[in-house]
Amino acid sequence: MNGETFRNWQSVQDEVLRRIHAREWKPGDLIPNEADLAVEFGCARSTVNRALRSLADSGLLDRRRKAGTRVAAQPVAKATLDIAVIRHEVEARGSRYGYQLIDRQQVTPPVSVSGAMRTPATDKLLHVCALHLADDAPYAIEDRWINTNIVPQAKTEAFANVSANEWLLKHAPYTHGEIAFSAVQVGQDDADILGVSAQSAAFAIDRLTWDNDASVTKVRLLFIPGYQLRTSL
Amino acid sequence: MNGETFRNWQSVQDEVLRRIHAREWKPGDLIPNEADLAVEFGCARSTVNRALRSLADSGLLDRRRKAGTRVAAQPVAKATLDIAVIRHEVEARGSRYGYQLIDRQQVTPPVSVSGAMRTPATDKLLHVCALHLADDAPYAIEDRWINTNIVPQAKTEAFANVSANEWLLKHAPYTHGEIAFSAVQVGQDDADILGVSAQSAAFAIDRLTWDNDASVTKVRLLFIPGYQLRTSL
DNA sequence: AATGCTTTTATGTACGTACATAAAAATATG
DNA sequence: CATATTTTTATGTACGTACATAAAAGCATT
Repeated sequence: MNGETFRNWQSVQDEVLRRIHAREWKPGDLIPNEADLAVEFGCARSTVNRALRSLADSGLLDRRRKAGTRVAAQPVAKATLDIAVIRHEVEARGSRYGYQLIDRQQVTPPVSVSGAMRTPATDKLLHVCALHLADDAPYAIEDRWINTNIVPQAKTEAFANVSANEWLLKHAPYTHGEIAFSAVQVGQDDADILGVSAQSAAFAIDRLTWDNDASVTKVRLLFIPGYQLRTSL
Repeated sequence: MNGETFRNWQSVQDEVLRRIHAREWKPGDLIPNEADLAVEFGCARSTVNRALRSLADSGLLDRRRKAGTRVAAQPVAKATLDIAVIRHEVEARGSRYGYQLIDRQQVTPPVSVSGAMRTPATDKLLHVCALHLADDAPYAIEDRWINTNIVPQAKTEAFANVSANEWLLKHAPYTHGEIAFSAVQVGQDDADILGVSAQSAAFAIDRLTWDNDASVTKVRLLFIPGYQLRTSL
C-alpha cells in the first residue's frame, strides 16, 4: 500500500481492527510481530504494544511471549457491565427514585448465609431488607446481610433514609467480590412487595463482597419482571 | 515512612489499592499527582501513570486532566462477563456437549425482528432454532435470525452439526453489538423443549451484532431454570 | 458582574533504549 | 532416542524526555 503512518495507538488499533474485520488477518492467524508492525506503521514499538495490548484485553487477540500474537479463534465476547448504585440507575432512566426500609434486624443467619460468608454459625449478622422504587413503583428488593464484625458502624445506622446499597459503598471498603446473575420465580412474599403475581420471573443479582479474607456483605437484588441489564460489546 | 521503592506498575497499583482500602485516601479524595507519586514511589511517572490508568479503567479512580485524580466516590463495579461459545461453556463445566437442530428456514421475519435488525420488512432472513445440551439434558435454546445479505454463506450451511452460535464466530465478522440479560417466563413451546414446566423462570441473553451499519445476527439464548452467569469483581 | 483571553497545570501519550521474562527452538548429553 | 541444557526470540515493562491536550484558574476588558 502507501506509506501512510499511524502515529497514535488508537489509529494503530483501528487499523488492526480493520484488518481483522476485513479478514486480512483471520481468526487463528499469527500476525506480524510488534517490531515489524512498528516499522510498517511508522511508529514506535511501544505504540504498537499499547494498541495490541488493548485489543488483547478486550479479547480480540491472543498474545504469548515468544509465540507471538494471533487473532483470537473464538473471540470471547467480554461484556462489561456497570453495576451502579440503584439510585443512580433509576435516576439515569429519568425516573424519580424512592426508598423504603422493610426490615432491619441483628439475627443469626441461616447456615447457607453464614457458610457463604464464612462467619461462625452462631454469630449474629445484620439483616436489612428494603425496597427500591422508581416513580413510586416497586423496582427492586434488596435482601442483605452485613458482617458487623467488619463494618461495626452499620450497627448504629438505621438505613431508614439511605439504602445499605449506597451506605456501604461509602463506609465499607472491599478488595474483591463475586457476582452472579440468574432468573428466579418470585415467591408469594416477594411478589406481594413487588406488586406482581407469584411465580413471575424476576432477574436476580447475587453479590458477595470481601475485604481480604473477611466477608463484608451478601446481597440479593430482585428486580421487577421486565428488568433488563444491558451493555454493548 | 521508609524509603521503600515500588519499581513496577503492579506494585504501585497494589500500594494505591492498599491506601484506598485502608482509607488513607477516602472516596472522593483527591490523590497526589503523578509526578509527586513518582518521586514518592521512586519510579518514573510513566509507571505511576500505567498503574493509575489501570485503576481508572476498572472504575476505582476518576481522572481528569488538570483536575487531577480522585478516589471514585461511587466505585461503579465493572463486572466483566465472558460470553463464550456455548459448547465451550458446557465443556468447561465438565459436561458432555450435545447439539440438536430444531428448525432452519428462510422466512420473512416479524417486524420486531426486521425493525431491530434494520432490514427491509419484506426481506427474508434465515431463522435457525436449536437446542444445546449438557450431558444429554437440555441446556439452552438458541433462537436466531441471520442476515443472509451480510452472511450469504449461511444460506448453504445446514447447521445440522455445528451450531450457528459457533459457526458465525468463524464466518461472520462483526464490529460491535448490543447485549441484554433478563428473566423471562418460558412459554409452553419452550418449556416442552427444555423439559420444564411452563411459567418457569429462565435466564435470557439477547444479542444483536453489527458489522458497521449492517446487522449480522440477532439471537435469544434461553437457558434452563437454575442457570447462573457468574463473574468476580 | 459578566464575558472573553491567557496562563498554568495535571493527565495523556509518543518515542527510543534498555533490560526482563516466558517459551519455543535448537543443541548437547546421557 | 529421550532428556537436559542453551540459545533465540517475541512480548512485557521501566525509564526519561518531550510534547499534546483538556480544563481549571487567573486576568483583563467591557
